[in-house]
Amino acid sequence: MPKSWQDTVTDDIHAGKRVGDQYIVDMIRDAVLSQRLPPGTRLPEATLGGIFGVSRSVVRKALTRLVGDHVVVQQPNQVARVASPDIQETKEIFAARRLVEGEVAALLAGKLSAAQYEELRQIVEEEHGAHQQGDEARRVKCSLAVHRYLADHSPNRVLGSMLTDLILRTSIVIALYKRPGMEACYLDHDHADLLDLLGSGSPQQACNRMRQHLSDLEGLLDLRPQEGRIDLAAILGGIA
Amino acid sequence: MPKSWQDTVTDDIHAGKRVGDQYIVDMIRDAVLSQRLPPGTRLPEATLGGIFGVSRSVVRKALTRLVGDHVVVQQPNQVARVASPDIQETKEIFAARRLVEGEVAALLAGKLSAAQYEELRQIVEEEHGAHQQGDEARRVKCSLAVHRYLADHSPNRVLGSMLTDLILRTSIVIALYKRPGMEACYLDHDHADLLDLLGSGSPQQACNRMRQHLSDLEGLLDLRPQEGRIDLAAILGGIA
DNA sequence: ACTTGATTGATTGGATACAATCTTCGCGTG
DNA sequence: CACGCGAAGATTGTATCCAATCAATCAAGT
Repeated sequence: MPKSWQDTVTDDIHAGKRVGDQYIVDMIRDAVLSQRLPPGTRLPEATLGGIFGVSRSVVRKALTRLVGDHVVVQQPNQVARVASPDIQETKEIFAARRLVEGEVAALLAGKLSAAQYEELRQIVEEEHGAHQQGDEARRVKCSLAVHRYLADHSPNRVLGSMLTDLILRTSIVIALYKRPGMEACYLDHDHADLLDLLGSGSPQQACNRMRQHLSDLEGLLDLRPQEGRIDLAAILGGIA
Repeated sequence: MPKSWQDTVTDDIHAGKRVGDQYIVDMIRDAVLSQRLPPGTRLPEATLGGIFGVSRSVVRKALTRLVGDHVVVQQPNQVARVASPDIQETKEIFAARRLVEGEVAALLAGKLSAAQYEELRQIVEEEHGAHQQGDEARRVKCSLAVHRYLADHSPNRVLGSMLTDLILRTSIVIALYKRPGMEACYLDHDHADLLDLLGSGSPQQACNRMRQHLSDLEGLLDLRPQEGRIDLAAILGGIA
């Protein structure tokens, strides 16, 4: 039973928050980002409505939006679920993200204000600290914050929102395919390097470093086609 | 009164089609692509429901999806409208599209099957013919078909669907900012060149040519920051 | 024991009703 | 004539209702 993430929701509700579809979308996105909602989790409309204290109408709008973001998948007359992309799609997501986030890094390189650079530096620093303390949850949060910062501050807002989506989808596939045991998905100096290049490197350098970082991250995943994971439904029933 | 595009809808309905949100999304997307629905057009839920013969529930879902695609904009408690991006966003859309479609072209270069190449060649040929006959509507349709073909056949489906969205948004901004008189937005040999490079060029060549093509296209627009015309058309009347 | 088939509960799809909000237009007033 | 003000209509936001469909269970037959 997924109980943990529901609690944070009810807390906010009792805090008197106005709950609309935007709020539900945000909560689910955040829960997916922080891996409290694993891929494949069922998301029945009535249940969500109960949790958030709204009717199915609002939930349905939220789910429709999440489907558009590829965060949730919904087949006709079936319960919505958190997406669980296959290996092929995972590789495509990483390739797309290399393209987009590489460009965003290039656009940002050398263009950060002192204040922005400092903000980023603090995030990277906190990430490092959290890692040394073994606070995995906080480290992941900071790691995400680094990339989200770039997405939010992309001079090209169109690319920025594309990147936001790709970051979300990346965290889904990481949850799916991360090697057991290797909790971390942590690449020690990557974010620090990136920070340097964003501060004083050329666009080309920043882009290349970002692409390398993302490739390394992908390399930490187990994307070998294993039999156990391939279900018959995918092969036989297929898409048809 | 926007009458023309509604007719094609009612025709399909009387043809016995099942109307769901997917159908409505497709119709509106197509109407936007072919510029039958100008930017800023009001899209009241009840009216659409009447046109398509469904209740607001279905229309609402369709509109929510279109908002996710940035084809429709919706502020709380206000009627949905066809998006009308400002000049800044227009430039960002083109920049993003250069990045994505350049990459798709690179991925496709030299990888097209003979049959695929032939399909593309026929589209380009028909486009050329339509242009010489002065059949502007058909030429635009073929021109779109070329780019959509690339999006649909991108080996990377994630990039492909991103490109599909960007093509849609591009046709919106073309409708908004095309220079009056210069109906065409036609670049004579671009698509033929592209076809050659996709067939026998290097990925890098195809990418560069695509990016150049898109820059040339952007260059045909009037993106000078003039206060007068966009705001009045987009904010006040929409369709007048 | 395994499969088949039917019944029941869970869940979604769509329509409708009502409340909340915005927009428009007319009317009075300075 | 400009401007505010208010009422009426238009439009969206949300909840709820019913039908359609799916899923799981369980019983019966082989």
